[in-house]
Amino acid sequence: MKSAPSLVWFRQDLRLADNPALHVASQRGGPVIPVFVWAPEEEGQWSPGAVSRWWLHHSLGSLSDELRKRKSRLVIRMGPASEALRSPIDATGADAVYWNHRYEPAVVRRDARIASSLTKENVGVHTFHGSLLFDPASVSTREGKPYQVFTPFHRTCSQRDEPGPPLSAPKLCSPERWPDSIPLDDLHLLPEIDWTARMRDAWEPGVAGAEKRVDILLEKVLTNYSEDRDRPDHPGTSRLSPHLHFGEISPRQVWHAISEYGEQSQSAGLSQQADAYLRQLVWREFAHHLLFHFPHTANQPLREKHAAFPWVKDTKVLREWQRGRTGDPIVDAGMRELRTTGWMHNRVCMIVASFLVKDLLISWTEEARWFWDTLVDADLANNTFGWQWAGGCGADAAPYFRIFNPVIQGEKFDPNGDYVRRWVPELVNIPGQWIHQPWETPEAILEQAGVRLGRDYPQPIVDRVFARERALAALQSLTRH
DNA sequence: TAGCTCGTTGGACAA
DNA sequence: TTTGTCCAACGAGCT
Repeated sequence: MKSAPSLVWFRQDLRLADNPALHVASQRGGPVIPVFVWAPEEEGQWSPGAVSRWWLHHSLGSLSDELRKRKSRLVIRMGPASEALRSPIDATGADAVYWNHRYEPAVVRRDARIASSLTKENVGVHTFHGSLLFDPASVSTREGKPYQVFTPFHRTCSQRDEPGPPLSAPKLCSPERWPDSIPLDDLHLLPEIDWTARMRDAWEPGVAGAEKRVDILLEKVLTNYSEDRDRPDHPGTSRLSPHLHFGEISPRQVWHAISEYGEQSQSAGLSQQADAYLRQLVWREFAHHLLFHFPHTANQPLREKHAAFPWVKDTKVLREWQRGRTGDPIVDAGMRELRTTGWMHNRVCMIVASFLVKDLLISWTEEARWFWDTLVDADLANNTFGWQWAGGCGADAAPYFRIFNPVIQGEKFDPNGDYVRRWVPELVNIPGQWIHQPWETPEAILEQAGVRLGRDYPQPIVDRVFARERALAALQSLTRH
């Protein structure tokens, strides 16, 4: 007898290959009905922002095309998710739903509710860990507690068996009658006023775009990864984060592509570069591990005493930071790159984050919110981890006196100022020697470059020495609690 | 259990 | 110009 149809609920796993939920569902031999449900209100205050929605629209389009090539379809429905899943089950007589886990607290709770109600109705629920290398619940210290420090977490992960080989895209059997679907455009994920031209230049959402990034990573980026990944003026990073976030490629696929490359290369140097990249994938695991075990950290500091931090409320200054008009060139370059492309280089992320939190004393939660709305790779686990790290209240045992100096950081990681010139065109004619501190630049050089501070480019909005001392004092006030 | 070691990404200052 | 040393909190995680 032929198996009953199964639903495969696509979420942040918008791919056919190495998709455990899809793979196992297809192995039953019965018809498989791929479903996507748009239910942003169920993600609480962290529903996708405008830039994420733009990406999602194109990624869903790409998934839908891939399914059509295989004589299947993507059934698109509006939430609530429980109802959106219910009606195709009723329409087709499906007896099971398959999905891959997500780890955001609101989604975890929602999924648990849905799983429980489906089970009560005798619909089978089968869930998988398709977007992480390790089930976060399965990694713990010897005392059985979740890790809070990366190095021991990494050590434990490294002692595990290598992730298994990626699964190939399965053959899909179609149902006799497809359930109703709405057109992708009816989700209204694209902005009404099209500001996405630069985004389209910078990114190709979808599986094909993800695969191209992996090719570039292997062919070019990896050869000097550990040095160049810190250089915003070089194309030295993988740029895989949005593709990984939407699950257009799985970490396991990336892991295998990189580790095979490392093994095949004859040079010890290249194999080291491969290891450096794989370590970054484990950072991604660590961020998810932390959010899974400490779900309050999306909104509250992991370190409790930081709740008493004397943050400053200053919407005017916050706005200057958001617009890239702080007067610190590398900060402004980063913030403008973000607004233009939906992405910011990791090193620059740390610089702008440190600037907001330490120099301006504005809370990391303001930062998290702004980045959430503007990033193509907005990911609750990675964002939460990153901002808490920058705020000094997260899983990092850094000394409290670690405060980034944007000038030194700029000189170190953008030594010729090419990155600044790309994003802050008003400084394009300032020589590299001066570009990271225009306020110190001799008047004659400024004049030659056609820059008058305060008119063409802002004066610094904060005095560095004052800011550093104020931040240290604020951090020290916590230790007295 | 108690003690020990160590911690992704830094900066200021001296030599 | 570069390199080394200090800062000196504090808690996770291991032995």
